[in-house]
Amino acid sequence: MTETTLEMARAEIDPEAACPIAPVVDIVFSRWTTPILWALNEYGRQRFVELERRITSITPKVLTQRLRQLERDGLVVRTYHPEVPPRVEYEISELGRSLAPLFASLAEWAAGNLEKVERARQDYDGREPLPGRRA
Amino acid sequence: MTETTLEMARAEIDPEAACPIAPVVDIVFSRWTTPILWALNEYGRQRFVELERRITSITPKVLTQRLRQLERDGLVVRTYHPEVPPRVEYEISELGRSLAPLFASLAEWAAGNLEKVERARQDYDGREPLPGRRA
DNA sequence: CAGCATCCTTCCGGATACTG
DNA sequence: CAGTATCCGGAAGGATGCTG
Repeated sequence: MTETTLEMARAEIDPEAACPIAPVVDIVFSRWTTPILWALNEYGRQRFVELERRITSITPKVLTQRLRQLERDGLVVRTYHPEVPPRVEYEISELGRSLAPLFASLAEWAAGNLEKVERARQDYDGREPLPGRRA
Repeated sequence: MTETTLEMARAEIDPEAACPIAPVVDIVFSRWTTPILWALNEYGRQRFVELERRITSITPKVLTQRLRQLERDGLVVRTYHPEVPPRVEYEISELGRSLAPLFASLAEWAAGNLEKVERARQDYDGREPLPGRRA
């Protein structure tokens, strides 16, 4: 398997990640990319403003940046219509769509375990500082 | 002033209005958490220095911050041994271990599709600017 | 409408020095 | 060893103004 060797080589070259999924995380789970991909996968081809309105609290500048990145990585397809006013549409690519089951698993994990995380936090915040921590 | 701004990061502006998996992404895929969880899941209970050495290029300060966060979220268990010199061990929790299949799926996706991403990038960088972009 | 340019602020995260 | 405290630089991200 050439891919295994590639993985190993990459892990060796990039030592900060002795972790083979680090590159994917960079690509798929960097800031804002998840909501964007989710929106495109869930609601289909959309214009810039639609995405902007759907993903509240993202600024147009950042949305543009992220869409460029996703387009460059082949996860999103951008279509420009030379009209007046101009119209641009974004849709998820086939490669991007291949992430759907992964996202579904993630949603499933969230549904089952997010509550536990919340309880762990309250537990942690509630108890007194333990030995070996602070003074 | 302490740098416990992780809780501020928690206070994400965007409730899961756009995307239901956003909270999980914040918890599991924030900076450095993936290599840490991977190391703990792969190599079992470890001391602070072991993690530090395994995850090269992470500073002790940041490692501490991330371990605190993971402990608070219930994904990692910290054990303090009151000895001289002090000894602290970290291990993945049951909740943390429940992420393993997810990580495996991610690794699988990476093995099959990372190459496509790389090709998409080269393609994107190689072709001339398209209409609707720059002037 | 889409998005680029510019300025400006915030905020990690690195480096260093110091304790129990 | 396993941290904490402090300072600081660079990059991410917000706000504004302007084009095709």
